[in-house]
Amino acid sequence: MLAALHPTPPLTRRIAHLDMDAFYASVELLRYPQLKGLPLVIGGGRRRADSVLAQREDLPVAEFPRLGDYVGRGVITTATYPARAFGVGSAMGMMKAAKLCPQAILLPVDFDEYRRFSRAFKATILEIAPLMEDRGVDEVYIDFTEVPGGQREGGRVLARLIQKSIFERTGLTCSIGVAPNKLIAKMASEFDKPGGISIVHEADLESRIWPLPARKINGIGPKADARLQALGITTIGELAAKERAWLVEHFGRAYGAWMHEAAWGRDSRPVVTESEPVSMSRETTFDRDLHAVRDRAALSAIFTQLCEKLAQDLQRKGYVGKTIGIKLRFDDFKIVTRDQTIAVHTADARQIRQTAGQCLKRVPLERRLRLLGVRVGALARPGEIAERAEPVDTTGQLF
DNA sequence: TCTGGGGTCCTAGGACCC
DNA sequence: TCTGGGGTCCTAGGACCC
Repeated sequence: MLAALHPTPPLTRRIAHLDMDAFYASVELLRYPQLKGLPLVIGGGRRRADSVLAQREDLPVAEFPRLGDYVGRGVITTATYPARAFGVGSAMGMMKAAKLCPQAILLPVDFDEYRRFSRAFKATILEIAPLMEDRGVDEVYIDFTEVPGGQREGGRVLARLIQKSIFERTGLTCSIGVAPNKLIAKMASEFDKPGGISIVHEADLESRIWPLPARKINGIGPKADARLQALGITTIGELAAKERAWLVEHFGRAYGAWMHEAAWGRDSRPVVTESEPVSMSRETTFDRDLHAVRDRAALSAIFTQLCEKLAQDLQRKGYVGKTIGIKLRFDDFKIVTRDQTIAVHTADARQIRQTAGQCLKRVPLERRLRLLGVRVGALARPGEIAERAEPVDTTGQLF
């Protein structure tokens, strides 16, 4: 009744970023609660069906594989907080991590299991807030703006509800940041990990965002950060203090201008609920570097396997593509790519293998290879393409 | 004994077309 | 003896993210 006299105030844009806490490791701890509190890392090869782990969930702690026993070229995917205390972190080479904390328990990744939990926590969110953007297995953005209760306490009430619902359904915890946009929300979700909620308003820019290192901005990576440092810029505040024109001068028109916007906390990107894949790929790092001539047979077999897996992926997901490419990493870590666009979209393993083989012929192969990858891009759904292998003669046709 | 695998987007030059 | 200007597609490399 009072609505006419007191019109609803305009809604403030409230965007949440939700990040699952040590996701892979937390999923493993649900299965192996006996490992709780111990340094645990996930990484290395894929879990094998015949491993002792796959058969015994009540395995005594003493019988779990240890990081110190690992031999290979894998990296850490996730480390629990007790493991992080030893300096072990994600993306670190396993051999290096093994030196830091040999006694840590090591579990190989089990993507199928993580995907199950990923689907479960995302479904839980969607029951509460329908505008959700997928950012990988363990992260999402959520638009709180028009969700009932999404404005209360700046989003804290809804964030609490989502945390509680996810925990009840999966037993997993997450951290949430709520802010006026995705850029700030992403930073805010890190403020109080694990299990925290951080609410950031526009007015908090100077006090809570500007003191952070520039590297914390999603989109400023190691290279850009190094260049900023060389220019005497360490924090986001220092970045914000620079003229836009100066940043454009040093980083180019698009990137420089974007950096300036980011430093001032401005970001109007919407939460995108659906997207189509652009490319699919398969790649593998060999156990040892392979030589194009001496290891020809092994290389060829791996190459064919990658093409077959990729073709399966495409078919399973219902896509065809027409730009086929390869990626090589040499023993000196240099990466080379070659690709070729064919006339007709395909998801056929032999066609992919054949075209990728042509690409491979264009690369000089003096150095030994560390990695081989195959990629299919320019994806489309088979039903949506009108293309012919060769022009059709329409002479004499009425239509 | 360094450094995985699966992605996206951007840039930049050349080809080719109108 | 000069020499357009878009627009799109293709290819290679690189930065960045999860």
